[in-house]
Amino acid sequence: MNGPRRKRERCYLRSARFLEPALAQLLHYGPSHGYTLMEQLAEFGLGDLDRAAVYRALREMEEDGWVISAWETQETQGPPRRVYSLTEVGDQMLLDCVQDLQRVREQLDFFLSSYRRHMIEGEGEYHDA
Amino acid sequence: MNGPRRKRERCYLRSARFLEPALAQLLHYGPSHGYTLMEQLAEFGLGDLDRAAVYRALREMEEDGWVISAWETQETQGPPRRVYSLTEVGDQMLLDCVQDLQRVREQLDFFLSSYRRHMIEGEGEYHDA
DNA sequence: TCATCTATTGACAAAATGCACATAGAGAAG
DNA sequence: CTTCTCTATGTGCATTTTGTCAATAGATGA
Repeated sequence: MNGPRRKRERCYLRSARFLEPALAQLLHYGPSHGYTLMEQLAEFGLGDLDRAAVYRALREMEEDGWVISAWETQETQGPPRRVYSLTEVGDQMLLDCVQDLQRVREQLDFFLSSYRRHMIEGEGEYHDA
Repeated sequence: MNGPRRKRERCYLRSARFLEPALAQLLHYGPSHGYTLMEQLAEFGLGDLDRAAVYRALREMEEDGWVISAWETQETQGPPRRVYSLTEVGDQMLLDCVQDLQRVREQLDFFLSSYRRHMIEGEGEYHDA
């Protein structure tokens, strides 16, 4: 009950696991670069996450073939930007993720409705000794 | 595209994050022990996960006050078992988790319907260079 | 020249995860 | 009584993932 007071934010969909399909979906609208993508991630409830995490995810996605990147030196309002584009492979990987996430949604639904059912049935009590 | 061929199972809800509320919900039905809980986890789509992970999760949940445990030496078909019971605190923590997971569900819905909308609008193309 | 905004990256500690292995009681077969 | 299998819990450790902080750097304007 006391202990080292771990915070345990418990932010289920904030991991890289969800970051990848989220970035892929945004890139599906068209090529873009990390800084802008980061702002758009807020749409998906992924606001104020660590910048490094996003750039890292993009680089790993490139290693894995989801995206390709090129330096864009024109039209910047600052230093050169790395512009990412979704590949055909990435397009397919996004589809796979979407299907996985649909299953996750069903799992989640089952869990939540199971909880509700359990509560309505009146067994809503804890079982301390 | 090649690389060290990382498997990347991408199992969104298999982490300890989801293990905790799942175990708590099972314990809400009544006290139980790790080995049995492990089998019941399959209900929530958490089949064949690492045994160590489950025992670890239970011990950490005890540290955090979700559950308490006691050795049960009677009625075993083998070595003594550690029987876990949900505490009142754990009951409340489960409710908090359920509320978090409802928000996750909404986030997921938004992501998935956004994907579907995007596809239906006919922009379903990747943007390779 | 100094501050500020845009933009990307590196380095490293801390936490989470996966996997193999250790321990051990009960019961049945031989 | 030895061995095997099933039940049951746990340890140890390497690897992976995550979070945080700082470094770099061009453009713009005061």
